Amino acid sequence: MENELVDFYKALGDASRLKIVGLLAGRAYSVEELAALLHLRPSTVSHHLSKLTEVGLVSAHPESYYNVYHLEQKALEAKTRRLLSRADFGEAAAAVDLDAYDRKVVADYTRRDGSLKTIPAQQKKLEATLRYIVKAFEPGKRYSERQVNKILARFHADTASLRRELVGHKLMKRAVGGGDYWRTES
Amino acid sequence: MENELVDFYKALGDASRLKIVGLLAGRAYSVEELAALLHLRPSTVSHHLSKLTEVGLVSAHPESYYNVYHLEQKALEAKTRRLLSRADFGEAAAAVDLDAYDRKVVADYTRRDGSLKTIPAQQKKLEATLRYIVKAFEPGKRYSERQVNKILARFHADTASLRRELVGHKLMKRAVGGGDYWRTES
DNA sequence: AATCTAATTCGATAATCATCGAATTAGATT
DNA sequence: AATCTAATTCGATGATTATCGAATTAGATT
Repeated sequence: MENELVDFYKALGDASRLKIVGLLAGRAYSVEELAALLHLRPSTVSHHLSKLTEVGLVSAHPESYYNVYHLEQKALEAKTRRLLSRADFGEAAAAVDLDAYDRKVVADYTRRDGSLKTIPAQQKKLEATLRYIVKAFEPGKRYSERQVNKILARFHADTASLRRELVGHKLMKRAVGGGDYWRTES
Repeated sequence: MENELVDFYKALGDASRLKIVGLLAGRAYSVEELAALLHLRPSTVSHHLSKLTEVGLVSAHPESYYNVYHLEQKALEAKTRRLLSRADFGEAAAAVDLDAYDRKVVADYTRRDGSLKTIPAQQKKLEATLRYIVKAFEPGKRYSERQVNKILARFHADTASLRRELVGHKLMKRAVGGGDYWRTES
């Protein structure tokens, strides 16, 4: 439902279901047998099996009276291996708003006109603010010190400090010998 | 708490915690940063991080004001790999009473003296009963047909059927040419 | 020492979920 | 067709837990 990977882990994050998977790793069992082995009611086991089925870990095969469940070995291995690649964690994190923190910090420090009340003293908040400010510069374009100061003045009167911090935190670079500034790639 | 593996999966079976792991896979974050990124309160994030710490997935390193968390890459890989080996599922299943089902079935079919009311017609229940009955024979020992019948008579008058089923289900074997019987290994 | 700040803990609340018993369904055996 | 049996579904209940706000703690900066 919410997320394939979350559901997969949720399915395994229960003692009864883990035992079921463990038993099915040995051989196939009917619902009735599992219920007796686990000291649970058939309805409860049925509920667990439906969750395991949802994530593709087990599957059912009718056999005479019984519904025999067996482990989907390949699915287990495939999902587990994907984990190692770490690819899916990125997927989960992709839904995250990576700018949210910066915007929050900047919102705390800026007036309605977008200028800074003060330059943050704390490292993390200073960095967030700088990442915000540097967006005022076009990537790839070169700026003279005068142009830089003019842009920075929109944020704070102490343009020298801002310039120094931007360079110090490697968000901007200066040509050797004191030439132009440009925004570094990120 | 209850089971190392269950707790591990439970820790990952939550959307917020999966996102945290995904973010930490990229770089280390403070609680405050994670809270802003996930749109959660610091107290909530702290709670999640403590759960992830419990199972060894992340660890904290104080740094100035902040408590910076980072992913325990090796722990993640190690645990995930153990999964593939399937060794731990067996561990979970080991706690299970493997005889419970057989005992339940036999209890349904036996009188107080241990004899069978009827010989179960259903395959699974017949097998459970046979596994129960065969325990009356010592492993490795040889029995004449007369001895076998005497023992089986304790369970049901139709000793011939029981004998046939025991052999048919390979729980007992008979010497070629119609000789002695013995219990097979299991 | 006094003061900040982030992190944690605690208590409360609402949502999720494992488990059960009862009722129903789906299939097979007679 | 009638009957039996295992499985599933449904509704209820109790336990677990994600989340929050408030209060506290632990550390660093001044």
